[in-house]
Amino acid sequence: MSSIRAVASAAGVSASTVSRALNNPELVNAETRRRVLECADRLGYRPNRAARSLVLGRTTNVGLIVPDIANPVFALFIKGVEAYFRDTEYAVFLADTDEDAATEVRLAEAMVERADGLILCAPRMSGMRVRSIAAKTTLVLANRLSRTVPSIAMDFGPGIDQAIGHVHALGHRRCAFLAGPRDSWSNRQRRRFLAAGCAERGIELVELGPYEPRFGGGYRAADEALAADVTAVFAYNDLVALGVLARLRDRDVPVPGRMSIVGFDDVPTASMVAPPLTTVAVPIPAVARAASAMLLAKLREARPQGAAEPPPPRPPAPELATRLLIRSTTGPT
Amino acid sequence: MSSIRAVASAAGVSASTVSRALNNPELVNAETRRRVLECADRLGYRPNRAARSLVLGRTTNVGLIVPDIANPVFALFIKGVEAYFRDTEYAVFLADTDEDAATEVRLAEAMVERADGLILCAPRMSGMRVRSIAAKTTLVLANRLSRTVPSIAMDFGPGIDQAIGHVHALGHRRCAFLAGPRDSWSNRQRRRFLAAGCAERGIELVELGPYEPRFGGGYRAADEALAADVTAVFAYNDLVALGVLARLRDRDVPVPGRMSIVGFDDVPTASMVAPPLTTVAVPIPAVARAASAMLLAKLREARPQGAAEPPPPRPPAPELATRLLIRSTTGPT
DNA sequence: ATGAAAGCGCTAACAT
DNA sequence: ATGTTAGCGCTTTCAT
Repeated sequence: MSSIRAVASAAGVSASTVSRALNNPELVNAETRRRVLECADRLGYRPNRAARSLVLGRTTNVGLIVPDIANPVFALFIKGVEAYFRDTEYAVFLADTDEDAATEVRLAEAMVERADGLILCAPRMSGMRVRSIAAKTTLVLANRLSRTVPSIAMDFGPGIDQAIGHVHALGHRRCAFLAGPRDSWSNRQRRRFLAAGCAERGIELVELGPYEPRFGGGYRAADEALAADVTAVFAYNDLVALGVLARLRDRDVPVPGRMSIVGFDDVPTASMVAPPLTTVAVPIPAVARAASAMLLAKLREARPQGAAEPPPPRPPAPELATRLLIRSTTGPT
Repeated sequence: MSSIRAVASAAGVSASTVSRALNNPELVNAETRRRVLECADRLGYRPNRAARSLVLGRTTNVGLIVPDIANPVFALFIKGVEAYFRDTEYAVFLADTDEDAATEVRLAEAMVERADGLILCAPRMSGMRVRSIAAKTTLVLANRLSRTVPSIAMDFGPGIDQAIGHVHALGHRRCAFLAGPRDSWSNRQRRRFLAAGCAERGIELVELGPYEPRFGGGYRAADEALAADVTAVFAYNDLVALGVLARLRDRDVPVPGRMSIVGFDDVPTASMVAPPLTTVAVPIPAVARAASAMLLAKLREARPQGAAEPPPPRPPAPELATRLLIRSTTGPT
């Protein structure tokens, strides 16, 4: 592994000149620079990242923590973040917390040491914990809003409004919300918007659950929804909706004849099943881009140390709006 | 950020003693050590990784490259690798190549700089490229076998044998293989085993495709399979099988009445659709574990530099066997 | 425009 | 058992 000195002596200059030729081309004579670059290339020189990090005090890495890679929503989110940083000097560290709160914290701590900034998708982490991490690194929260920490989340309003309007128009007056994890930010959001919207339209909303936010959770939820005598359900997410659909099919309950189903997320599977799932699509790639851009901006803004951080602007972002996708699991009462 | 020297002076010892207390506890007096640890803890001391990497010449990171995170098979693989390294000193860097060969190479190069070793899932990369990467870092290939580079792949034999036996028993004598990407290692494997097995049992096998290894590819494949007048298809993977299933349903072709379908992979969706998919399940977690273990072993074996690498033992690994999952998309002719 | 020298935070001989 | 010293590869003053 050839070092900067090898290149320097090959080019007949000092190490500093090589460094400059590489990092501040304008500070070095064009011809010298050409020679240096040529030698570096010939020797296959790759700057040692550790040495560079040591002196610069930054790693040029960013961390990304998500609850569950196998969840298509997060998979898409990761892809978005990776794609965004692919064209920058940063590489991304990924960690999967297995939906476990303790792991979330452990991994976040581990990331802090290895990256200059962190995108955190940790729906269950306490606000206090989040702030403590924010104190140690440049942090951006995704899928969760905070007043103290820069954060990006989608706007549930439009999609849920549309869903309620749709279900109402089909004549449903008694519906259920199949809740996900009690303490998750997005469960609370979904519930809140749903409750408000239903109240407004005079739809009676009963809450069932919480259910595991997976296929199995929905499978169980289906029977309880039937027993609760509702004509439509809003599932916490598509996985749950898919479970409901499967269970109703197994019980020979017609969908949407006897029960309408609205999912959340628009995972790929939602459109592969029969009948394809009506669902509230979430703008994951947009969230990923926005969170990445926010982190990159914070990383790049050379804030003189100690200078106060400007409050992150939170413009209304239309690209972060959810929207209803009407497919075939919803029908008239 | 407090340095090792801050801890040293707080504990009234030298930096080396702190270093030793942390890294080689047995070399330091128990009482001294206690004091050092106490001070380190009190000061919130975190060793600077860059400095450590610089002197040690290792990063304590490993890289992981996969073609597509959104593919459930790889998602599971990633999870497996992450889980494995979670209990070690290593953190894992993830990169998604978007199924693109050029990106594969670029990312692999980027990883080499940041990690001590690499698990590469690059079905399309040329053998030459692979070897060139292997020359630069500790490399383990996953889902692909190589004679020169340590590699782990599942054993397609058992699952495919069972699938062919199953289809044969149901009376099918003319089947199709719905091929995936021509140049992918696993497509070649699947095809080869299928061809051999069918020949052995006197089943006529026609090859269709290649198709895009996604739902859409299968959607297209369905019509061609019907036209090819086969009674059963082996899809390249479950996504393709799911597409076939959906298309046949749209065309009111009974499954398995008129057409039997066998998938590959056993992705979660396979069991969520109706009828649930008969498929050859692949032991992804086992592959992930095996690849991770192999990499960790290579990383840990302190090979005196220049010493020849021992040929990696490749024991028959029963846990790497695929196996048929009979569900409901296969039936008698 | 370039070089010499110092130092980032840590570990590992080498002394004692 | 502990301290002293040198040095990992790089960037960045400070001279020239």
